Amino acid sequence: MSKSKKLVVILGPTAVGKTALAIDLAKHFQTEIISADSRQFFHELNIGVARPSEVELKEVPHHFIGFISIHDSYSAGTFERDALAKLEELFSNHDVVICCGGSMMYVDALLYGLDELPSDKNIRSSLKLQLEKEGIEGLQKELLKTDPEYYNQMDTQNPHRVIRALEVCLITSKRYSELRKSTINVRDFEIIKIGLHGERNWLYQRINHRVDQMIASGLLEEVKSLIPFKHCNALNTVGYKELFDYFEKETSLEEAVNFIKQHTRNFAKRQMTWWKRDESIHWMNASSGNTLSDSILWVDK
RNA sequence: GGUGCCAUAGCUCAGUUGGUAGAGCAAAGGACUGAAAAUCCUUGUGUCCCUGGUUCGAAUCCAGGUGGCACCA
Repeated sequence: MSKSKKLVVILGPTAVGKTALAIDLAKHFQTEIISADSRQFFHELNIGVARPSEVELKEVPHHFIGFISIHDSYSAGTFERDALAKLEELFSNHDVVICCGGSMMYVDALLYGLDELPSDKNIRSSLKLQLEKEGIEGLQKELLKTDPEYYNQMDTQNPHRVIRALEVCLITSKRYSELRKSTINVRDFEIIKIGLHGERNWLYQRINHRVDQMIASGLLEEVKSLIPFKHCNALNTVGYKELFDYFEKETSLEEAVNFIKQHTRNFAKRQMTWWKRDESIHWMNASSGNTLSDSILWVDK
C-alpha cells in the first residue's frame, strides 16, 4: 500500500505548547486532531490536565478528549486499537491527520503497536495484594522461577514491571520473555514526528506559570469535587494528588502548589528522556516563533 | 548592654571518647510493551562561619570575632 496518508505527531514535554501548534497545523491542513494525552481522556478532568479550551475544541475537531470516565479502565492497548480505527475513518477524507500528545507510551502504542499480550484485572489485583503482604521479594522469587530470562534483564525493583510479567505468565502459562517480541508494527500511513523543546529554565518557568493559572481558573473546585474518587488510578495524577493532600490537611496550599510545580517539572524531564533517544523526530525550539511554518515544511516534504 | 543556645551539601539536619565528613529531601542523569502525568534505578568535595591557640592531628577542645535565635535588662 502506498503511503499517501500522513500522520503528523506533535510531541514534547508538558507545557511546551503542543496544543496550540497542533491546532494551527490542523487548521492549515483542514483536518482533525487525535489526542494522545492519557489524562485528557477523562471527562472528569479538565483544568488540571490542561485540556484544550471550549473555543479551541470548536475550532478544530478533537478526538479522544473527555470520552471516558475515571471509573473506566483504559490502557495503551485499548488506545492503540481505538486510535487506529479512528485514524482509518479520518484518512478516508483527509490526507493529513494530527496527533498531539505527551503520553509517551500511548504515542508509541499508536505509532508502533504493542505485542499481543493479555491482561486480567483480577489476576493483577491479587498480585497487588501479594505485593502488599509479602513485599516485592515474594514476587521477585516467583518471577525468577517462572521467567528467569526476563528477570535477569528487567528492573526487578519495579513492582509494576514484576507484577505485569507475572500477570502475563499466569494468564498464558508461558514465559513473558517469549511472548514479548518488541516487534515494530509497520503502519500503512507515513509518520512525521515533530518535537517541541525549549531551554530548561524557559520550560520550567512556563510550567510554574501554568500551574498558577490552573489554580486561578478553579482547579481547587475541580479537585474538591473528585475527592470521593481519589482512589481511582486516573486521579493518581500530578495536580490532583497534591491537592487531595491539601484537602486532607496534610500540606498547606502553598506547599501543595509547589509540589504540583515540582512534580510537573519532574514529569517534563521524564518525557524528554523518553524522546531524546528517538532520532527520527524533527525537533524545533518552541520559543522560536515560526514553529508553524517549519512544521508545514516537514509535512509537505 | 548581659546570659544562654546555634552556625556542616541548594534545604532540614547527623557526626559517638579529637584521626580532614553522611542521611533525608531537592536537583541532575537514566530505564520504560495494557497502572505510564504511573512506577522504578543511579549520582553526595562541601572555604564543616572567620581568626588565632592547644595537639603529631581540630567539624569536634580553648579564646576572640561575625551572624542568627531565645531569655533577662
